[in-house]
Amino acid sequence: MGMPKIVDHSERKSNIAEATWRVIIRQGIKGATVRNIAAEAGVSLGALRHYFSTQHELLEFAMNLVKERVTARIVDIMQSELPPREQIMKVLLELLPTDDSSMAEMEVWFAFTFHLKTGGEKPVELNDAIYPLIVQIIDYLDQHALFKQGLDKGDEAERLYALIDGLALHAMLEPDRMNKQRVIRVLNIHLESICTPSAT
Amino acid sequence: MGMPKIVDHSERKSNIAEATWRVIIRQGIKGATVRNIAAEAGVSLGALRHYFSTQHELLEFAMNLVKERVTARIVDIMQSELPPREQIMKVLLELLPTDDSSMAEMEVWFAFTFHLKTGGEKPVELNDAIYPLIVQIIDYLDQHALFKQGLDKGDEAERLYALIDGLALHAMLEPDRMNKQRVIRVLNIHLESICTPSAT
DNA sequence: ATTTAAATAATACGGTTGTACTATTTAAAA
DNA sequence: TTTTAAATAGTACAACCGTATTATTTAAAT
Repeated sequence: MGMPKIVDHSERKSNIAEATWRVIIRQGIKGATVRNIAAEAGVSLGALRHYFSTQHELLEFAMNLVKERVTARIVDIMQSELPPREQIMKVLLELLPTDDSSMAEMEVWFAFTFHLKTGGEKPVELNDAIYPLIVQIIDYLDQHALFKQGLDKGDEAERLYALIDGLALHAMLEPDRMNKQRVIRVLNIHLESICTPSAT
Repeated sequence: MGMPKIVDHSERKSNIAEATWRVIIRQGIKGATVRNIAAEAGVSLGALRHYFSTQHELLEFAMNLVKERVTARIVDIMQSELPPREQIMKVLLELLPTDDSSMAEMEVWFAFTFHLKTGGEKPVELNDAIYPLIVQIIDYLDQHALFKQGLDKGDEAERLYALIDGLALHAMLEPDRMNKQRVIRVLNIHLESICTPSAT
């Protein structure tokens, strides 16, 4: 029984997904056609279809890959041995577009989210992983006695979550005004307001 | 010199713009084709083109109409004679999707914003009117001695702005979790945190 | 070297898109 | 009533879309 040419299947899919990101960043979700993506990835239409049988399947994969990459970076930070407050700050910054790379991820994320919301196709388990993470962060602050007394954990999780996504939105849509420095400044002010007034 | 059939030109354009909103709410920006919009508005393709010579022109008009409608409602609230704190709360709620109508406006707003961002066509003066409004609100609080001392007005404007848009985003994408009651709750908590601890 | 199926390529098809063009209808002014 | 240009309708076209189909190439296993 002979076996044919073998390529790294999942790596090839990732390459195509990354090409999808580049197309979306350059032309928006409207430009994310199978032909544009195939051309950007440097493969033929037939080759692309060999890995993703429908456009929907490709877009879903490309978005999940964004989620995986971001999650992996956050897990790395969580496993580091930084002081709690610094660690939290780094994690939150990971959820915001602070450079070209994360800016691209954010654009892709928002583009997909809106596209899938009104896609008409199956609901697509968006399963936003950010909210549970925020809840976890508030818990983490509380466990390290950094969470200011008198505040409600659930409410503050909701408020921090909204603040993060609002900052992300503004950093993406108005990058000149809401630059990295300003993002960090606002984030620090908010953390200060929900943390116990300890040492800086 | 004879004159032909005359219809209310601007009202007709508004009707078509409102049809555009309904299509976007139902099918997303991807479904906002000139044919879908013409059908929804109950006019022919030629008639639509008589009022908007390009699709881009139509979409731009439809988005600006959203902005005008929201601005008009806010001006109304501003001119009312409510206690400052209640007035501010009503204005902020006007920026958030709290019912089907404002939910629709919000969807249209976000859909347009993202579409125009990566439209490829001319930059389109988005000229977000919300940020100046937030700055105005912070000033208003300060002038009525409601703004907590020790806080920076610029920073708090930025923070409130991000919170508002974050809440709007979550109310739109996760309406079950972030319902109207929860929006008001978070908004109250934040206002409490930046206002002087006066009477409720 | 031959076999085999994965990998890739090329082409085709029905449908939709934005826009353009032309003809017809409408009602206000003459 | 006739004239006139706005308003509307209908059709056409080139380009692009997602997907399907078929043929070819490739390299691993025999």
